[in-house]
Amino acid sequence: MENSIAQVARNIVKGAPEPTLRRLPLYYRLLKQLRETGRTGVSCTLIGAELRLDATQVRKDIEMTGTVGRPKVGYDVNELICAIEKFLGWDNLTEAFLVGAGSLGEALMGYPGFSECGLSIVAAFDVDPNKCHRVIHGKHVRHISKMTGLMRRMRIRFGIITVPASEAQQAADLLIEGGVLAIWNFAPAKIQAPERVIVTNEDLYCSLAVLSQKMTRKLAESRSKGVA
Amino acid sequence: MENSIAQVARNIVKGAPEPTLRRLPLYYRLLKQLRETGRTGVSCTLIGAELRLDATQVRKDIEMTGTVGRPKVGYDVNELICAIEKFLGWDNLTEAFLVGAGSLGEALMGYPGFSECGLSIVAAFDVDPNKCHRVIHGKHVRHISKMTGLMRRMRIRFGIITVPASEAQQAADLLIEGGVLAIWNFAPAKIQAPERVIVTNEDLYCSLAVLSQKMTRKLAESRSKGVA
DNA sequence: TTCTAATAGAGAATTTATTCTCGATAAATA
DNA sequence: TATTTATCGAGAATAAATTCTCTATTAGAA
Repeated sequence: MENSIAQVARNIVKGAPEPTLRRLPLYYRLLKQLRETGRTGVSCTLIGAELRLDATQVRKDIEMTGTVGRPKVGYDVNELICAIEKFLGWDNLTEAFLVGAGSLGEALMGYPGFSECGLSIVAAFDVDPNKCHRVIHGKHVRHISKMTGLMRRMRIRFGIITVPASEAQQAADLLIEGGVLAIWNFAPAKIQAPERVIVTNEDLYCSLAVLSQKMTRKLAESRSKGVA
Repeated sequence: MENSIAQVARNIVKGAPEPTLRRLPLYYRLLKQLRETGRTGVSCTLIGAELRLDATQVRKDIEMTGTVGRPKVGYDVNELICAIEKFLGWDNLTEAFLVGAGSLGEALMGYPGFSECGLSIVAAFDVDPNKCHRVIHGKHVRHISKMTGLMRRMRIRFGIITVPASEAQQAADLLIEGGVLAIWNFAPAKIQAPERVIVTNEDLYCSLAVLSQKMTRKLAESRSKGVA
């Protein structure tokens, strides 16, 4: 095998394929559960069986993180957990501001386990004065007018948008003004941002579409069987 | 061209590729906006430019829905909207029960536009008696013990899980007992369900992983440039 | 009316992702 | 100790998704 550290560095530089990135957290969660039970080793076969994924696929994904296993034994659980953390950047704490202190914002502020992924929502902001000056899950909600200044002062580089679609662009503009590096956008709206800013959209309608079509197919299928 | 109705029927039966399904709602939203402004025609080029997607890809996606366009003109906005609705099954109303009346549940109950996608959350349920007997966004919150019976009575086939991960399986079991056909799971946990039940997981950690790695890469890049 | 430019649609080519195959290795067992 | 079995790792084969190329068509301009 080739120098694996260099290989992983290269993987991080050019980036893993998105499907792989989306599966890594699933492994990560399972591995933590296994560690809880005192398990120290794990094979791709086992992970695949648990998550209903092809074992080879699991192996290829793990390969991306640079973890090496041993024939007949598999991987060291701890080592693998650390490798995934490192690969995803979950080993470094990122402080985030959240824009939009509605129920969705509140839900995210109270989301368990973000800290394990190196994410810490340190404060929330809202345009509505009635929503400000509260403390939700230990975090202060302030007026949006204070955000940009605080961002610069606290060197916050990560923003989460949980405002209605109609206000998403304004929220994004403020984050950009504050020097944001990455935006996690929960509003069902496309937002414009400079090339340098990373934007990831969490669009529920996209997921719903997948589910809706599966359901439509299933219903059509059962109907045609009923007829036949 | 071949009989397009038969073609679309076949597409629905075998299902569109997931990437296509996830893009269709983006087109749908844009098209509705365009219709608002009075536009009646649209080209793949325009859609692609707006959403920063390849025009050919847009064309292929649209082809799946069976909509035909005209050279030099493009597609009829209205026709395309209807075709997407039909293709995704958004033209039929689906009534859903939601389990877990916390802030995430509340956020979904108040989510705008689900009705345009044929989804209607008709009631919510929770184990916590303190959360019950409320009305959120016009929907009643009842105790979980009532759910299974009501599901059968009301013929509810769609369930949304917004409980903590530790309770997700129990929630799913109750939905299954009530005869659920599809589950939209927002808890960061894998749930076991019979083959016949469609489960879609909305796992925030999976999206976060994509964002985290992009950010890690960007930081590594800027650091190496700073050094060089 | 003729020409030009924009577009859909079909199919080929390319890229990306997944799955299969096989050899090497190490633990467990006979 | 020899054999068997489970596993990793590498690479080939396959499948899926995206992008490219070309042709036909049509609206609008000359």
